[in-house]
Amino acid sequence: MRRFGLRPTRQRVALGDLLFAKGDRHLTVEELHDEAVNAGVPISLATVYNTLHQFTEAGLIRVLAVEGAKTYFDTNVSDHHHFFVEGENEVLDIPVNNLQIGNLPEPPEGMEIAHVDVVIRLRRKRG
Amino acid sequence: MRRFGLRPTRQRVALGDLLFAKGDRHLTVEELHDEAVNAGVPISLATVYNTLHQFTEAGLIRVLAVEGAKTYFDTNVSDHHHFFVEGENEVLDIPVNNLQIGNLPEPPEGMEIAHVDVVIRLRRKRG
DNA sequence: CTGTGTGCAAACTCTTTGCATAAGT
DNA sequence: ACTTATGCAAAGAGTTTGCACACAG
Repeated sequence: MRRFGLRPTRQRVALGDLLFAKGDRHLTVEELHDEAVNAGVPISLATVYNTLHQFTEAGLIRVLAVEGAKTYFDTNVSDHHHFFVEGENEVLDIPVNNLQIGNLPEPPEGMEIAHVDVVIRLRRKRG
Repeated sequence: MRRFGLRPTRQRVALGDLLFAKGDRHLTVEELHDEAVNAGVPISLATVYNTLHQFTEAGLIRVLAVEGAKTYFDTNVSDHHHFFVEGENEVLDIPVNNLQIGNLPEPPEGMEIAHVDVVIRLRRKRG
């Protein structure tokens, strides 16, 4: 934690624990805030926002590119992709190595590729 | 327009003209509103929102899956993908046929794939 | 002790909604 | 005329910010 220039306060450590204890997770700020409060850690929404942004800048987590009101954070920073269930705002990991992407286009002049996000949007079959 | 159960009002026709006159476009609600007003079409923001959602339901346009505060609408409904310039909130089309996706994963039970979105996030090279 | 982080509440941005007025058929 | 869309302003949701107090080093 110190490694990233962040002072390990009670709240930051608690959020870190919650985030990384259970493997890969996709969370909104509100979900994480609820979890922390339920775990008996007093913390404000604003601090969750601040902390998640600091973690993002430090490269510990990522912001997911799904449209919709809320921002999703992903604790898995490695290259992998997502299902997104329409209408339910649910995010699922796509099992790794299943998806192949070929022939990446050249980025425009002066740009480089930061990340490739694939989102497979799902809808519930009507039966 | 009538074909989609939409009454062709002055505002809706004007928005349709703006959207589809210039080929593929990626627009926020505010940009389109500004364009309409500049074109001398009196229209309110709320109507632009309403109309774009109606167009989306009718399948005329799509919502883009880019994270960030604003919603982007895309006038190109066919399968194609996007560059997204970080920090500048700019969306660019990826030239078609450049990108290949293979080995799509099976969707979970009871789900079907609605759409595959690929977003290649770009950052400006620092020189 | 000193400096940074936290919490609260208020501010902000984007989007949606309710209701009276206006426009389309 | 009758129905549906529009415009306005206010409400709503999610996120950010400013400032006093508290905690880590």
